[in-house]
Amino acid sequence: MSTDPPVFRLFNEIGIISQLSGTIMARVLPHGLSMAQFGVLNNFVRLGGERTPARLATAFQVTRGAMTNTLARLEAQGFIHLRADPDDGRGKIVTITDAGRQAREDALAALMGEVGKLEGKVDWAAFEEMLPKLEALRKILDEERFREKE
Amino acid sequence: MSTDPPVFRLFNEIGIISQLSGTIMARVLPHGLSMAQFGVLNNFVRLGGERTPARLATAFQVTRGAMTNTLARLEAQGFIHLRADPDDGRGKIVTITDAGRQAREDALAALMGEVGKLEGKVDWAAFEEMLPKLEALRKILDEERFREKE
DNA sequence: TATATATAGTTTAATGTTAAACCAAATGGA
DNA sequence: TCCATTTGGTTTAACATTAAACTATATATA
Repeated sequence: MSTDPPVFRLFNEIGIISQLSGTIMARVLPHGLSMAQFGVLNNFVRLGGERTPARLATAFQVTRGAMTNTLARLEAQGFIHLRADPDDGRGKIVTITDAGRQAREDALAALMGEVGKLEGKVDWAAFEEMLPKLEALRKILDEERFREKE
Repeated sequence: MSTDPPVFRLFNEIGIISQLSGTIMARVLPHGLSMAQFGVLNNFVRLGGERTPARLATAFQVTRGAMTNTLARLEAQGFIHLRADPDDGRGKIVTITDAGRQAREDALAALMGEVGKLEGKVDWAAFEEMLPKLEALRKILDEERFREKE
């Protein structure tokens, strides 16, 4: 790998880290939650209020189809509630349920515990410094994704 | 997102970047190649020689099942060749074909072109500096993945 | 107002991945 | 030597994701 151009190595490392962190996290999550599902619940608890599926899809930068899938699973588990938007015949409104709040709390504790195991092994401060750069890259890629279409 | 603990924000950004870069790259790859498939071909061209599926799975840090899948697709397209290992009745030996080399070359050009579009927008030098930290994190997560099992 | 365009959400097909069960062959220890 | 364990590879089921087609509703413009 080491002789690849740095750009490729960057995307390669990021891809593997994403994959590994995802499977490690998914393994400790309770209630059969996936990271995608936890993300939605967490978003509701932290920011409060109600959201449309479309807004959630934009926030998480996934397709609406993917969000339909995630929300359907969350609803089947009773963690969110979906109702028609009275002001827009096309739309729906998503709210978190009490069971959803509890599931999120349990999940957060499990994730914290898992991250705790890495304490002392990982230089988190260094990664915290990287965050702004990563956020900038993410935004550029997001624009690029749509720019491609035209 | 911004009030999440930095660790979560880090994994969140990395996950989204991985997803976005993957779909952007996949869109420009010729011959219907996926990034997983390109990775394997690229590895052969850069390092030369032969490999077993098990070694490839370890190198890319995916399960053997995932590698079986990737190799089956590459073989169906004629980009690699699989034969039995004469020294190990369980094993197989993978080699790249001329068509595979050509596909890798075309793919590399396409990827370079795509990356070129980001030139001036992304501070690649900053990311190059991050590489060692990301590699270290990846290694720790990889160990963690197996440590969990016991 | 009527029509064209944009948006919300769902569905389907395809891909890549994990986990786990499985078979076959190699290895190591009693 | 024999048996238990490990390893290589495949298969299956489950999941998350994209792209694209589709329905229904909203919005904008001529």
